[in-house]
Amino acid sequence: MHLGLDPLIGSNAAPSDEAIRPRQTRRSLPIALLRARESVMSKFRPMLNRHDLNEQQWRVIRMLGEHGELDASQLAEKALVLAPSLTRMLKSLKARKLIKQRVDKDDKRRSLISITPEAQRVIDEITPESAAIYAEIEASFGKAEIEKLLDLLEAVTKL
Amino acid sequence: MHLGLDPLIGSNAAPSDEAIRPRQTRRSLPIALLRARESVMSKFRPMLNRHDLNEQQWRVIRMLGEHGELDASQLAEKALVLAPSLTRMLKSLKARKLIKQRVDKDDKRRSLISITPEAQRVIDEITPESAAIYAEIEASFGKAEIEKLLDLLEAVTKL
DNA sequence: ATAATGTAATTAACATGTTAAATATATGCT
DNA sequence: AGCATATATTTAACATGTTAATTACATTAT
Repeated sequence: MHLGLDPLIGSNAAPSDEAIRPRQTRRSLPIALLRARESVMSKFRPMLNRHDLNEQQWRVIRMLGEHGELDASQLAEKALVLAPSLTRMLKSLKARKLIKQRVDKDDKRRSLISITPEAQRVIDEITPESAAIYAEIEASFGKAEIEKLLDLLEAVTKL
Repeated sequence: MHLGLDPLIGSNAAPSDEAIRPRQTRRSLPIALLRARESVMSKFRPMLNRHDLNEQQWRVIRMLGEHGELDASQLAEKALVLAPSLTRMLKSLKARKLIKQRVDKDDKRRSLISITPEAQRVIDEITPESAAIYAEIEASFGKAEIEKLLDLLEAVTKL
């Protein structure tokens, strides 16, 4: 890679004028985060797909398993899904009998969502498979390195 | 956070049975990557939107600016966009006269894509604004920390 | 009490993400 | 040459991402 075949960056910029050039992609934080995420998720996606779940559906179900009944806003925030996406997803998850939805008695605007026993069974199936994949990653990357990375990611998130 | 109000994880799991529980989301690498990315991008998105570009369009234009003319496969890989998405995006970017597309003379299956002078002007406008945002992030997070993070992300990507 | 304002969820419209299938062109084999 | 196979791109179908508007319910102020 970078065998000297790259054209000059921008056909008009002077070679020494570094300030006006975009950061080289290799060291761009947003792109590095995207690449890393794609790389990691490619190890989990096939397993989730075998259970007929996409990433987003797994996040939603998992958060409900972890936190119990949540209203739509809390769930969207925790599962990192936007509210309009969640609305659509809940419709299909409900049709598959993986979640239940009821109106909050004390505030009828709120929709309270929880998982069904079927979804809990799916969680119980996926959890050890997921843990195995995670263990492989830890084994090849190093547990300490992953901890460092998680700490840095958490810090960046709080920026 | 975590004020002890969380329900037990899974209504059926024994409290001491750690192995069968999903990794707590806070320390899940895929989710941490997603959160971090969302946090970082929220600082860039409004600026890009002011230039009538979404993230993906900016990645495509930027890669073409950085590497010069590319065929669709190379561009998709570098911009982290799937081929079918790229096809659609190119149609609209072409309509906006931000890119040009021609057939490779030596392999008529290949589509060669490059930016127009207009797109180069957009790049030249965005670049300093992007650099300013990046500088703010570096200032508050620490340049050395970002370098460490980039190194770890690069390593995870190669797993 | 009622009108104004605020909030939670949904709907709408268009964009990209994802997988599978179709199309067009190249390449390899006999 | 002609056929089988491989590759690059596009199309199709359905999912989620994104922003703005809408709907229904709550809260506040008068």
